[in-house]
Amino acid sequence: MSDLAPLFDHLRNHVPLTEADEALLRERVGIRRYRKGQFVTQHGDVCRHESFVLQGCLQQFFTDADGNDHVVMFATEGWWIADLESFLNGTPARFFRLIIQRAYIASQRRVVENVSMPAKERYQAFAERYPLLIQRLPQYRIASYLGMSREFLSKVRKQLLEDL
Amino acid sequence: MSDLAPLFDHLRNHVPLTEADEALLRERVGIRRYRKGQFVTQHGDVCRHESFVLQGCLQQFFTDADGNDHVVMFATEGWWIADLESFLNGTPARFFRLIIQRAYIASQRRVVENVSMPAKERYQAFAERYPLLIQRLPQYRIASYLGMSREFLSKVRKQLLEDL
DNA sequence: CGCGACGTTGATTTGCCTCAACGATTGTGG
DNA sequence: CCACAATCGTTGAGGCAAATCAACGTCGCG
Repeated sequence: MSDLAPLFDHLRNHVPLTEADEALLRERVGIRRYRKGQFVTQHGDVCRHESFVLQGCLQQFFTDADGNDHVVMFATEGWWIADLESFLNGTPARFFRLIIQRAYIASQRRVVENVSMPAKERYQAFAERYPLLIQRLPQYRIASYLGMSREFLSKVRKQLLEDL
Repeated sequence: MSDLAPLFDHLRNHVPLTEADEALLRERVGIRRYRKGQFVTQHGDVCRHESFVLQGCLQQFFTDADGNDHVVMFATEGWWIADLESFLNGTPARFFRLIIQRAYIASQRRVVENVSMPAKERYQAFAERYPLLIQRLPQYRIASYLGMSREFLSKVRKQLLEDL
């Protein structure tokens, strides 16, 4: 038994896992440690891994033409953060279909929320869906994820307090 | 050979397809015809199908609390339009992993574009990526997909013409 | 202590929406 | 075959949500 136990528990919650499957996965999986602020992939690199977070919190982000960062997704313990291109090839497909499927559904929901809800409601919905992330993440990253400026998020939060 | 040929051609482009696979799929697949404006799923229903478009053009949309429609995705010939919940269960997973994977990547790109690009650039990017859709779809649907009002899209287009 | 990271606040600006009115085109029933 | 409605696109006026910019407060930490 290794530190990978949470990963295999997670997988078994989704799909039946034979011994052979597990052995195959162990060959392909390794544990990496990062310190705060460190990049999982270096600037400009192509990501060659699928990451399952055992401990801590990752964010996937991109930098636009103006140099502004935009958070694409967060991942804390028990979550996947995905490049989706390389690692999947050659592994038994059924491990990841459900995971990708859920990620896809979540992504579509986010598209929908971004175009149909004002900033205040987006923040409220995020806070309800991910109460742990609200406590854990700095506000400017949440603002980035929600597609608004940190200043405006600050004003939204103030207004929500006044609503009480 | 049936009218389903384009579907099987499409699948064979992605994954090897045994006779048994094909037989299994034929059991589960049927052809449906719709007329213009008709709904694939009726209002309030849960969609129980994955649709592969043989001919024509579908849109997936939702109606928000204010009664406004928002286009989530389009699908023309050779595209899938997905509920992703029901049909997949019980079918060999590998048929659809790549398809979902690509849809997920496209959805993430869209999230990113929506928060990082102004309306004009979103339209330009859409026009470059889907030149056929630009010709084929009415502008108010494109506007809905891009998350802007039809009026504003009209102004964006005018400005793009003036840019020449 | 002093510096950097983070949050807040106010002033100003702007991207986009809403509303309303008006073409242009197509379809349709008398 | 024409009148009429319906659908779609355009244009302009006005308004609002959210961005930007700038300044300041606060906290943790080397």
